[in-house]
Amino acid sequence: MLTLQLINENPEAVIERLAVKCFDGREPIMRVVELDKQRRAAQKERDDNAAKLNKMAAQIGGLMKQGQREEAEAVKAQVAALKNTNKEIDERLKATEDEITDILLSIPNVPYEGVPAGRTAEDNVVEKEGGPMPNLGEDALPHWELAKKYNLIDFDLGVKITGAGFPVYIGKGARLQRALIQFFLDEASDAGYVEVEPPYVVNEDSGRGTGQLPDKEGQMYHATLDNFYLIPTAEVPVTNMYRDVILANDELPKKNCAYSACFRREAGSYGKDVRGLNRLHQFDKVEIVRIEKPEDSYAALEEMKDHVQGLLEKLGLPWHILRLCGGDMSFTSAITFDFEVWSAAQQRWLEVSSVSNFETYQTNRLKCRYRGEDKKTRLCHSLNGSALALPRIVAALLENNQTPEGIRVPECLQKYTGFSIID
RNA sequence: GGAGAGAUGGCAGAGUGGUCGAUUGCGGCGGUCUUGAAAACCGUUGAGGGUAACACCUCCGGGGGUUCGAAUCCCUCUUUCUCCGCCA
Repeated sequence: MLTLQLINENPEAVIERLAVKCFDGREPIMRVVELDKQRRAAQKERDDNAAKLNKMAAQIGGLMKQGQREEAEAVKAQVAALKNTNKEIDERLKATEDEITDILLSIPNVPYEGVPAGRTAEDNVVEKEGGPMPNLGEDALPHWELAKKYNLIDFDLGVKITGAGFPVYIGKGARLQRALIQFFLDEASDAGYVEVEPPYVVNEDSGRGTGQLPDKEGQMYHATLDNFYLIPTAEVPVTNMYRDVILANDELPKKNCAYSACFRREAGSYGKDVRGLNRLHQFDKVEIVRIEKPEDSYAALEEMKDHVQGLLEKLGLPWHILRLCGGDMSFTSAITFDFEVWSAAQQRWLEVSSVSNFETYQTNRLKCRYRGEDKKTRLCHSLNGSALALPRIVAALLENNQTPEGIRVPECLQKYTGFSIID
């Protein structure tokens, strides 16, 4: 959530920038400013009363020691009244604070400079592109046909065991999954990201910390008996490692990578979007997460983009980078770049990575801070990106690399797969 | 799953109803001394809110309660350790 400081400093500027996200912030922002004034006044009143109460309690202590019982009783009578007023103020204060938090949670992050205005994916801007465009014949097969032909993935078996969206990878298909995971992790480690193996199940506090709760509740699988949530991405457990911590100045930046299975309910999806590997309830992903000083975060973002681009080039896939417009960006992000690969048989772009800077939007809720050289604590910036999500990469690899002899495995994966062709 | 013991500042570890936001040690920072360093000595050293700056308020695992007053008493949750049981 946005910080009160940012809003109080210049509410008009915040409102203006929120418009880029097609969000009309005037009413909530002004309401927050007003409520915060009320909050401060109430807090002041409460504190003053508490100071009086503390003095009286000390006074009673002194009188008791000296055996002046009657005088002590007289002071006690005064205390009772004051305590009642404070109880009322406390309730008012709590209500005000709750309302402020509720409103703050409903206001998206403000977009960074350079985020194009726009409402939908149509308005995203292609920033950069590369990789060889494949030239497949008329008889090119989509990946779900190829998966069947070479017995790599059994979608029906997954339906039997669990349901739609839970494929079973078999033989070389399973081996390819493992190879990609290992390739991505090794590349991230080489780039200085410290590997983490996190829990796949998190508690409510963690869900709240990264903003999945309360608003994306329906997108996560919920183990109600223990009130745990299956992670939709490793971002959740990894970023929550930094919840409620104050990092030393020289500990930053923090760079982590993690492989995890990801679980998403994907309620409301249908049609060609969910065909084959295009959208699954369970999939594999390697995520990179960074905690940075504010002044370094945009350089870090560029590094992350370069890293992802490097992976796609090694895999030999045709890719492009989209600079997302305000309306298509996620609620919590200040700027987002999507990476898509060209799926030759489906004739469409598939999103395989999303790299974002959240600035202080996540860390404010997480209370992730660092101590600057001046000894003051400040909020860190958080960033994350997929590097990479497997299913659509697999889809593109299978489709783009199909030949009459079989499916060619990219050079960079062969030491992990142990084979160079799927036939 | 059963029984017992804990959870205090960066770490270790006192404190069991009345200036305790917390003794002390280690570590960190500043200084004295030294050519420099070490040692020794002196000082300083948690977080949040609030203020122009002070004042002031809150926080001793989380939440609730008792009391004029709680780190200290009660309830509850979480968690760690030990023993038993079960087990990949």
